[in-house]
Amino acid sequence: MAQKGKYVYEYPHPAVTADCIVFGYDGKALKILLIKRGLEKDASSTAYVGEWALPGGFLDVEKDKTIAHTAARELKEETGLKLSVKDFKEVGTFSDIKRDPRERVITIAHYALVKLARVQADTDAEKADWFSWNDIPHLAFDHDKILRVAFSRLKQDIHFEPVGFELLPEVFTLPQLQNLYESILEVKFDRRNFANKMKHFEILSEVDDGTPRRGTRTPLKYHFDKENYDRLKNSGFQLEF
Amino acid sequence: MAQKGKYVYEYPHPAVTADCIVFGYDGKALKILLIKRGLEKDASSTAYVGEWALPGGFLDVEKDKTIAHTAARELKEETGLKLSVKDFKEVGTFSDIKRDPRERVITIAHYALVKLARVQADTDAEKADWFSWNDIPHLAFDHDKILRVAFSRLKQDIHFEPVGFELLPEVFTLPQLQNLYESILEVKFDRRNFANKMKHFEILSEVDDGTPRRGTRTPLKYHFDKENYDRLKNSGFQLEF
DNA sequence: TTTTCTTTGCGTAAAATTTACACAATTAGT
DNA sequence: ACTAATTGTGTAAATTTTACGCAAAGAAAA
Repeated sequence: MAQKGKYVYEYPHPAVTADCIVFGYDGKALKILLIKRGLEKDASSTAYVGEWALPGGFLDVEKDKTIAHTAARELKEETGLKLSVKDFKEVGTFSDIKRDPRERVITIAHYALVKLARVQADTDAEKADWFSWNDIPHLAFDHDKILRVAFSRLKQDIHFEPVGFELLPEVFTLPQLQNLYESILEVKFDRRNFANKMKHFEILSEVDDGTPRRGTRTPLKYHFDKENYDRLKNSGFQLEF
Repeated sequence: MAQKGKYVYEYPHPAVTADCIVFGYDGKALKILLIKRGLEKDASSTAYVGEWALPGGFLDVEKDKTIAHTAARELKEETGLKLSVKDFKEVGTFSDIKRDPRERVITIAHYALVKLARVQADTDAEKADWFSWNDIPHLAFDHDKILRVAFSRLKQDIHFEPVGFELLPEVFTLPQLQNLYESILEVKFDRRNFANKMKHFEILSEVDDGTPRRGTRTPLKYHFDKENYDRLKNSGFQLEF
């Protein structure tokens, strides 16, 4: 561990952190991954102990290739979730002069989308927990604000690239997909128009699980056509509604 | 001036800078404001001396309220241009571990749109100059990359809020407006459809300068209806094409 | 068990938006 | 003087978006 007072600069330097907004979807509502502060042992735990906060931590000046690497590393350390650097999208910088009581800290927020079912097992439940979007506790620092900005960013991004693949399980139903979109965009769609539009994109394939469906009440199962999905993701798409 | 070696931290801290991408429009092409490095006297001039670069500089840890304030302050100091903090839009963070040869420096890029005619007079021509988008010299650090990202961000933003007001002179013509959009989006539009769409937004008012127009070759003059323009800017709009 | 309510899939007609396109008049250039 | 380029204007066709009803089966209630 570094000796106290070892690092000296001619001018004042801020501390820099990366914070992570990890979104999941449980089939009903959008979920966010939060950590409880103060259970770790490093310097970052000396403020807002016991409060909930976004996972995140300090840039390792010597080791982190980019700030996104900080996000990935810290998320792993704090919650057990191992995501790739490219899973993170930058939300923005939060640099208010007194946002951290200890010293000047500017943070770069990043969001990521994950398949909840897949990662819930990996989540270190000692320190971290998933919260429904409508049930977020008070958060440390300016993390409430960061979370709101991240959400509105997701809301925007969803217009230009499909997000279902990252959030839904491998196999899902159209009503689930629609509910996901409705949760993020906070609107309601007409069922038939939603289905038509989605089918028009040609990213859905029906899953044939052998069972010849008797009724129409049981929703059909789909999975994403990964090839078309990625093509659409790269070329960009326009979700109008 | 701070004494050398005065600032001590328990852990390494990065330096943080704000860089500015200032876009202008001269009626023909998009322009960018650049500075020539090495004419100042502070610490930031010890690298890439003599090269062109984006205006920008170090966060003043004790004084800058936010990183956007850094951007505004540095732009003023380096080029003479005085913009308001809210004129800057954050583009993103550039944090590559070796992007600055001297020490670890992460920068947050910001872009701003200005009326060229208005600000050219204020520009400190000793240090700064305007370059056409197609005629950008090699830039210091990773500023080429930053510039490209900023441009593509502008390109995206233009779909959601009108940008003419910030870039065009008070009075302008439809062909000018169209050329501006074509310059940013790097496409060509049909003249009639463009005019129809713009008129449909109801943000244009014809300027009646008394002269009864004889020909149709001389373009009509317009100015923006500020009220509708701002309403549209806030409610968001969809430029489809 | 029976009845009622909710959910699902499907398709079409009307409305709105986007696209394609031609001409007459005048200034700028040769 | 002649030619080429630029500007404003409007409409028909194609595409996209919106609104909406029904029949069947499972879920919930009686």
